[in-house]
Amino acid sequence: MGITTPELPYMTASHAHDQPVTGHVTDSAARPALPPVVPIRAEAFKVACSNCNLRELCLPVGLSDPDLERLDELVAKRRSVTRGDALFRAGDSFQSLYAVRTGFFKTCVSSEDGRDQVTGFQMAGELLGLDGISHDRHNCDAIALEDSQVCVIPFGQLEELSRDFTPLQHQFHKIMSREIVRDHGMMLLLGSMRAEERLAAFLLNLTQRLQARGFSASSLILRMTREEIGSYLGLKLETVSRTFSKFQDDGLLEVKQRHIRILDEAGLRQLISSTAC
Amino acid sequence: MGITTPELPYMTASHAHDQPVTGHVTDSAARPALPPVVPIRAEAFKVACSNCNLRELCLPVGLSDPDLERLDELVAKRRSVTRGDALFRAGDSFQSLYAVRTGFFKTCVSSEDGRDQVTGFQMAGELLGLDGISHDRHNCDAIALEDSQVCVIPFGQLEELSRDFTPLQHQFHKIMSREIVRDHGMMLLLGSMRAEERLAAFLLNLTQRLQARGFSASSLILRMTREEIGSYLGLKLETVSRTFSKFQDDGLLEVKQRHIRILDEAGLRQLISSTAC
DNA sequence: CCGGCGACTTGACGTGCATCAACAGCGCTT
DNA sequence: AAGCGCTGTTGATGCACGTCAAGTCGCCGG
Repeated sequence: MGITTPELPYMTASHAHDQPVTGHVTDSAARPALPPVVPIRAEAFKVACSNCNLRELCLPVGLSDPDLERLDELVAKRRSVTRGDALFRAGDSFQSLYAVRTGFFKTCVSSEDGRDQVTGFQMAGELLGLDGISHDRHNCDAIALEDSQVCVIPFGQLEELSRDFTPLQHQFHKIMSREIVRDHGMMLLLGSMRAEERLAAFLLNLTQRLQARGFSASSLILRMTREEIGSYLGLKLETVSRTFSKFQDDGLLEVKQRHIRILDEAGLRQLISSTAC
Repeated sequence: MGITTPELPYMTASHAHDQPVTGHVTDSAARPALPPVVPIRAEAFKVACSNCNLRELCLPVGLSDPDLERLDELVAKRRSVTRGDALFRAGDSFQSLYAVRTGFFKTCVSSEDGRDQVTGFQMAGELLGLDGISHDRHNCDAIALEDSQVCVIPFGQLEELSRDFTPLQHQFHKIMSREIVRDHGMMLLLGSMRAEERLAAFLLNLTQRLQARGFSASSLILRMTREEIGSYLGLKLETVSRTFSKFQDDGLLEVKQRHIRILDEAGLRQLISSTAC
């Protein structure tokens, strides 16, 4: 049993490779009070992992300060993506991984017959593009849900650097593995949970990741529509909406459009573990 | 669009890293006629990738013959697992990856509240244990569904060797990425397909992998129970059973317990792509 | 050969979620 | 400020799949 964490695999998986939703133009009013990530003026700093305030959450996790400087040669470029635009699309040639610096993304795969599925939401510090390695082409779309900025990590160079830089190599392998673990958690969720359980797990996962970035654990702003949440959770948007309403009626949440306040976290957690039936 | 293959991501994902179900003791009668993997007497050969007949499907994919010999130093041990036993369990300390040599496995994750979910079925040539890298502990159970044999790949040594052996490094990254792509395909399946579509996709995926190992494309023996299929596909065993019966009534399959013959592959394929509604 | 057990099948019934549809709220544009 | 479109809410209805239950088949051990 050892490692099995006290949470669902689904939640366990993500707490380490996630990042903050930046307070952004669209609704900066609701920014939480905690003093986490200091707001960064766009190009104020040199592009460098060694002085990035996301280094505890991103690729550099676990690297010592001197080691860190070796990473700086790798991450030479940033790229801005405006809300609604794609960072990459399925079929694009794969050259680089991307680390979210600010903003928020969704990734989605689609089948030829037009079905599509949101496979994840990424916030600051999280890596995008891992699925592209397998066939040298991206396999999903990465769409910015708010104006965002990413660090460009040329994959060839990452492989090269990680060849003579063991801690980086190991860290990178862990990140890929973590994504696999996360995906298995999602399969568990999609394969065996009911709507309420799915939404509860989703919310707890989100707040946990936000909290790791210094935001409030109880109040958040959803960056995505009900439909995107539904796609992610294998539900229809009406069901997502109804379930939000039910949670509100039950006193678990306060829901005002995309503003969510968690009133009873323990209640949500209980919803997941006690299969109720 | 470029890369999007003509198949569902779900199926696309797996055709490259899969391997043959060995004709094994339990029901050797039904072994297909094609001359694929020559039956290997257990310890007849030196343990070595360079003369392994799975090298086209396993870790060594794409390595040249001389390169291959470098792998031999890595894979020093084999391990046998009898049907029903675990190769590893969630919580076990993670030391090695395993490549299936003969036999058939399932992997399953479980949550504290007792739910569990089959996350994959692995046949010869496929790697087990990738999820263990993230936390130095295995995150799922790997159970042999028939008497099996695996090659033990000490992970520390794999990382070491891949440091000064670029093609291996790259190949390993591709394998991990492929697993991620496969998982995203499963999320699509679990999130948006109906029972018939799920089962059709499952069968097509299985036969494709078997075919890559030299087995018949139209006739197969299931190594797992209806319940395990159901868990994998997010369905109850009764639904799996009913759907098999329906496919038989519709002339798509011939089903005799675990013996399946595919009568109309195109029909199955069509079932998946034409959302019917 | 018989009894027992696990895997599978099939039917009857219930329900969780999808579907269809109407409408309200908010933000954008003009 | 008016008008439009997108997002979200809520109700009525239907269906796919789950649940419960009975029964069959094949396998194993005695």
